Amino acid sequence: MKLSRSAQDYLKVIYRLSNRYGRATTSQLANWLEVKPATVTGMLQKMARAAPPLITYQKHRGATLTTNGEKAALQIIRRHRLLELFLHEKLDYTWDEVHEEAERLEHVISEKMSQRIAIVLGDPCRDPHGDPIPDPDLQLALLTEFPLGDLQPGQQAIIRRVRDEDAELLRYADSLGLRPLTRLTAVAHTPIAQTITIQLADTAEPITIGQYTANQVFVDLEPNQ
Amino acid sequence: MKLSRSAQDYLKVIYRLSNRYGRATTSQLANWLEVKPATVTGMLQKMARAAPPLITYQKHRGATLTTNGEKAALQIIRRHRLLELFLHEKLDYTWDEVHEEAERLEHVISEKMSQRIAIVLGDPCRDPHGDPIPDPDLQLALLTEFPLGDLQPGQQAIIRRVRDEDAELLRYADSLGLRPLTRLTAVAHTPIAQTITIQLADTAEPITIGQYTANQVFVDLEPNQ
DNA sequence: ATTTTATTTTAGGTATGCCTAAATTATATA
DNA sequence: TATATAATTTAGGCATACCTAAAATAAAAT
Ligand SMILES: [Mn+2]
Ligand SMILES: [Mn+2]
Ligand SMILES: [Mn+2]
Ligand SMILES: [Mn+2]
Repeated sequence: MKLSRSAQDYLKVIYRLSNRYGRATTSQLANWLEVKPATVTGMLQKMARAAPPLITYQKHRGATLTTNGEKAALQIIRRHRLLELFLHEKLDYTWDEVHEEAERLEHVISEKMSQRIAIVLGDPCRDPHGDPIPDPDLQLALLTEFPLGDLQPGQQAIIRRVRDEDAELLRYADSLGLRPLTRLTAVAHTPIAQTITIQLADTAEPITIGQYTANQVFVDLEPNQ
Repeated sequence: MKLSRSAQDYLKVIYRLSNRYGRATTSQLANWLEVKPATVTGMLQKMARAAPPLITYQKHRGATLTTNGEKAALQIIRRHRLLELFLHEKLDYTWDEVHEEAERLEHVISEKMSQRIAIVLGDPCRDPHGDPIPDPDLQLALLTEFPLGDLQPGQQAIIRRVRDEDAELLRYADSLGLRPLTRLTAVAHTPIAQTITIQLADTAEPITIGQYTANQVFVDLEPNQ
């Protein structure tokens, strides 16, 4: 069951889309993988016909992962996130640089290397953006965080995660101090401007951020002390 | 001038063979690359036709590198050896494990990653087997070492390099203490048995090794003190 | 100088993973 | 419900990098 680089990338995207929407459609996959829909159809057909099948696929209805496919997807996700953290911790990559490099390395490192990386990192639970790293048995911790934008004024929270899909956003968030483990208090919503004002724990002045940013940052509620 | 993984591997082998024999023949390449001669012919034709050409190739006469090809070869060699040392130093790989992993990673890491690795390793000159690492400008230090088997009884030497092509040999050499920077004195040749007896600096008893091993270990003469 | 043998090349094929253009199917709109 | 639009699939190609079998060439042996 050696999977090609392409198949591995398809699995990762199907995993994410089917978690979010129940299944992954041809055009969604084409978008995320940056290939044409016709290419996706061909690959889905092959992955569904593989032995053992990696996905269930119905014409015009999209794909979901089989148990095998999900296991393979989680293994790549584990490698990807371990690599991101490794690059950040050991090779001084910034959090907006790690994804691109990990995206290539994830298909090429051995199981041994993945284990060694986990060891030198001390069996980490989260990558540099706060995304959870599946444990060695590929179990994913349940997450409780929700978008910063849903905080009500007065609520205190701790940042757990920042969406990693947009390197520009990561640089912006970092410049504001919006990083995992940062504590903050919601100050006010301004619906007309679609902004939210927050007070970071270690910062003098409150800052105001737009809705887009607020929805890319995920927090856990902290009890008001 | 983005080179495929295969082309990169061809360049590395052509580099080595043309250094050793002046040129690389089709069947030598087929052996080292573990593909059929017909496949090599096809690839050599393509690499010679590339713009800019990576090799000069004459039917039935084999290939040599162009300046461009040599530069590309040295870049991959640098990456390979940096990776080997990195795996050894930072991820606890033994010297017989590093090659296989580096062989895949060398085609995939970015120039940035290669630079970062060089930095955390302190701009190293040799890989774990003692092979020289081309400097950032791809210059290779001139080597003075010669096979241990050529030592004359009484001569003192320091091990610089052990051939890395045979993982089994590496484990054997390591078990004997034959590693770069080990000091030793030649004790005796036994031509009938095709062996050489040597005394390692840090070891009580002299050891006797066969000719094959002695020719895989390279040393520099040390002045008798 | 032939002839035999070994090496190398050519010719024709396979698998992957991508593409475009055309055909089909599903969905939305009137 | 018919029709327009959007999504998806099929059909036919291309590039890469392999393969085998047959043909051509070079090298070695007589
Ligand atoms: Mn990522
Ligand atoms: Mn990837
Ligand atoms: Mn090596
Ligand atoms: Mn390689």
